[in-house]
Amino acid sequence: MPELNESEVYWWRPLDAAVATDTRSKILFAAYKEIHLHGFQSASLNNILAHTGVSKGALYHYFPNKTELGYAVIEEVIADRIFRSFIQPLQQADDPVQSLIELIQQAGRSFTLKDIQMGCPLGSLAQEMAPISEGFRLRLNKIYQLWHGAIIEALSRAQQQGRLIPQVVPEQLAVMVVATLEGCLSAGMIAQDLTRLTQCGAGLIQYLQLISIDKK
Amino acid sequence: MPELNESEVYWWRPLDAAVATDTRSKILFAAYKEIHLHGFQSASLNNILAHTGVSKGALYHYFPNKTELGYAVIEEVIADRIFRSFIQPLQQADDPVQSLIELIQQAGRSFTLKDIQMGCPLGSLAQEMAPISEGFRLRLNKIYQLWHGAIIEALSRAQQQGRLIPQVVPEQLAVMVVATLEGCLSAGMIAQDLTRLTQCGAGLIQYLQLISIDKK
DNA sequence: CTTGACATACCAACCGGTCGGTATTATAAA
DNA sequence: TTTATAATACCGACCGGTTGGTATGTCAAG
Repeated sequence: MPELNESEVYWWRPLDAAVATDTRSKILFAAYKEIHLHGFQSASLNNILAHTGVSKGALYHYFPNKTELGYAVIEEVIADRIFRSFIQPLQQADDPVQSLIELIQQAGRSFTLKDIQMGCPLGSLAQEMAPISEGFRLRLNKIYQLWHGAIIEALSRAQQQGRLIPQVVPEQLAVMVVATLEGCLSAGMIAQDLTRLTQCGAGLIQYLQLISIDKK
Repeated sequence: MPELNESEVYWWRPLDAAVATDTRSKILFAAYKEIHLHGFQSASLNNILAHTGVSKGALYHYFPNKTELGYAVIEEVIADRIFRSFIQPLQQADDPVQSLIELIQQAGRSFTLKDIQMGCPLGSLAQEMAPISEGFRLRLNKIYQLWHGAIIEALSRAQQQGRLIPQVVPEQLAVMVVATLEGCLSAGMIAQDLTRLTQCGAGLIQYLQLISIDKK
């Protein structure tokens, strides 16, 4: 399956990947890339090793086995990305719904074709591993719960401020927003077309605007 | 990764699986199950063989290689399921939006915990293979385009009938509906909780009702 | 006597994981 | 300050098992 060249396509701000100098971090980020590209089950430890120049002994010095390496990727790399990109911005907002809309818009604008080519690291790993491994499912679910919680809190706040129609149930909408967001990214990835992504996002934004109340 | 017992969890009406008597069909359905459970890359041909009792020679008699077997699963099994479950019902409807809502509601009701444990066969395969194989991506995208087309047509019809507010753009909403639907199923799967699925579905239905016009 | 429908035996490549060994650094007693 | 001890951080050859794929053989139907 060598249709994709593994060159530096890589996505969504290099983040700490460049900063990572110690061996453990190097392994962790290489593992994150490999898992995101091939999925966990098909991720090859030898590939990770080859990309980092680290030896197998080093890998097994820091991680007892492949599964634990996968757990570490979830808890240390993926969780951090979701938190920084989608949770933290919501907590600081004073107009929650508007900033939720802007968050979606900004995501839609900043994405390039290459960015969406590989889909959401959280979503694809969840799709693959949740059905076959409780250990993975539990750890991935924890991230989703955090994400949902942040949106629920934001929507409730908006409702209290009178910026959101009272018929909306925050718990309900929050789950739907996350689901749609991931679905949109997935749709853009499959079509390999940014307009599909923005189309999808526009649909969600229209909904949010429909249920929000302009205060001015 | 032997956390899930592979016994007859299997999902969404056995469909033709029981009817399949000829060797090629047996291989095809076993491959579908194996791929849905482990993904394409980690799907083991030996596993498929073991489950069917078919020999390796037979498999390679009907399919030139693993990739072509995967293509056949998409085009013959998955496409058929999506068409029968989500496209055909929409084409025959005379109140398109209402029947779309009912389709979602009925899906939400008929699903059991076991059904959602494994997620959507189309979505998870797309997540895995679209980024790394054009052959897979193109074939999966074709199914999505068919699905989108059916919803677009239904929404346009509804708009002509005056049952849908004119502000909504059918192309936009169609992509979003599919994305949300898959996102909901995924959310339910990760939480392993049906209420998460119905929560998510309720959010979508609320939106659809908000933009539809009651004719009576 | 050919052809399609299998069955069996086998292959190299790769898999995750283990092992014995080593170079470097931290700790602490003399 | 020197020196013995011990823990840490690797290294890379090797293991049994599995992978997708192939080459050859059988055998009934036409």
